[in-house]
Amino acid sequence: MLALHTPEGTLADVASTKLTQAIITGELIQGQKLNESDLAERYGIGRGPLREALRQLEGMRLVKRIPHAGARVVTLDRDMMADLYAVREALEGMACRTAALRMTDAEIDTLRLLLEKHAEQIEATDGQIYVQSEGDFDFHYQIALGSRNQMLIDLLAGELYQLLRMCRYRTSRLSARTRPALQQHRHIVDALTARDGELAEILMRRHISGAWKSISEMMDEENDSKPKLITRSKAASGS
Amino acid sequence: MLALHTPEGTLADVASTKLTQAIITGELIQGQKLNESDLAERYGIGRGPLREALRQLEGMRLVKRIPHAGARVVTLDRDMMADLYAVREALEGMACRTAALRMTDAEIDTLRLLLEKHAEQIEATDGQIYVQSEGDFDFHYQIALGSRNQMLIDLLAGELYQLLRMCRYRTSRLSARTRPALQQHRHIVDALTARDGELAEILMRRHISGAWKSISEMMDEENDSKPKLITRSKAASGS
DNA sequence: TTCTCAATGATTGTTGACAATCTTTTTCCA
DNA sequence: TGGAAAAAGATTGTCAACAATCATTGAGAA
Repeated sequence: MLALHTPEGTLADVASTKLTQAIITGELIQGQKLNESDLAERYGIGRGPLREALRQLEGMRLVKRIPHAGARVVTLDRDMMADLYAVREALEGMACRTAALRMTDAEIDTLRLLLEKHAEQIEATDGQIYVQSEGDFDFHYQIALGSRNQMLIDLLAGELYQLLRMCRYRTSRLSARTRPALQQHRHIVDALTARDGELAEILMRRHISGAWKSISEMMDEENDSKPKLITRSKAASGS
Repeated sequence: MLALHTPEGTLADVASTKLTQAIITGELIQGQKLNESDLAERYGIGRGPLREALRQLEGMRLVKRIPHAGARVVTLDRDMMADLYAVREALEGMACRTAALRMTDAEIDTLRLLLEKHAEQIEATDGQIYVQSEGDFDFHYQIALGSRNQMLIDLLAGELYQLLRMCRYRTSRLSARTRPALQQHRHIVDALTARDGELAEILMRRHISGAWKSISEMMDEENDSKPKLITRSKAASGS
């Protein structure tokens, strides 16, 4: 909840955050061409700052720029999502291992309290994945912070989590396994409390790889159930 | 050796690579203020492209930009290096695990051949750390490629390895443990050959954490041996 | 003398116009 | 009619000037 709206700042930075939001929410569709002049006019700024914003988004892997050919919103295909979850598994595993050694007792208590709040939310708003999804981010983000590794925090919060949010938005109907996830979260906090870094890492990695497995299977089902609707995809896909 | 010199491209991109090189080699000193006008004139380009290059370098964590205050070359202090090696341990561990499942037999053979070449180089140019250092990068880069995880490859080759090179350049006199490293490399290739992903990951992580331990200790010694020479550092250092 | 505050200078942020490149359309020939 | 080359259009890349902000210096008062 901190530093999200960015009330002031350079035009390039506010454009960057606005573009980020627009991409994550799907307002800008995947693979869509991003016309500099149009976007600049849309946000009421010049092309200079907008170009800098695009370069920044490129660094976050939200857009792909090709020289002299413009920028496009990244397309989150299945392979890329698999890559993302693998990287996430490695990084959050490490974060969890380190957090087990560096988090204060108070922070771990706060984390446990957070889980109780999530449990209530799940009971109250059964099926409301959107709120629970943000709660999930809170949990993982707090552990990343607990690692005290700034580079790790930047990588996770600054790059991966944006892509992950994009995934969630795209596959929001899927992945309704909030309750088992909550249980896994509890076990992770237990490992943190025991200051068992190795176990905490293993649990976190299992948690994330399990999440991907679940999402992956659901995508399979959805693709198998209506294969003719997606026939428009090019047969001879380039590169 | 591919796509390093970038003979052509946009001015912003060539400026980006030139700046990267200048920072890694120490031509631009750590913490140094980067004046846009000066740099633009130095590279014979306008300030627009140069600003885009700086934004790009910011994404690679080679410079730190502060709004209205300009950009500075990042300062690789001990904490940041520790963070870097921890992240690298996680990412390369995952890369190694995945590579064990996805690399072709031919690629693994090539990797083994590479190690033999390194062994010869070590015998021939004993102490020449620079060439061996690049060989080390080759090894790790090939394994990253073997993971077939594009995001992982981008993260390692595009961001972490640049910072790592910067470290090496700074601490080149230290870390002369090429021979044990070579032996560890051999064991990793053995694990890859056996298609044992878990073992390969463990060995790679041990290899990297050991490297950090070694560097860390050598930095300690250097700091302890001549403490009075560094007395000029500000007593009340501001933020 | 020292602290505060205003004025000056330097640097960054932004804009609009111009040049280079790519894409599309049109035209011409086979 | 089909395809290829050329011209027109649109888009990206680049530049130089202008505005806004920050840092420094100097003057003035306590």
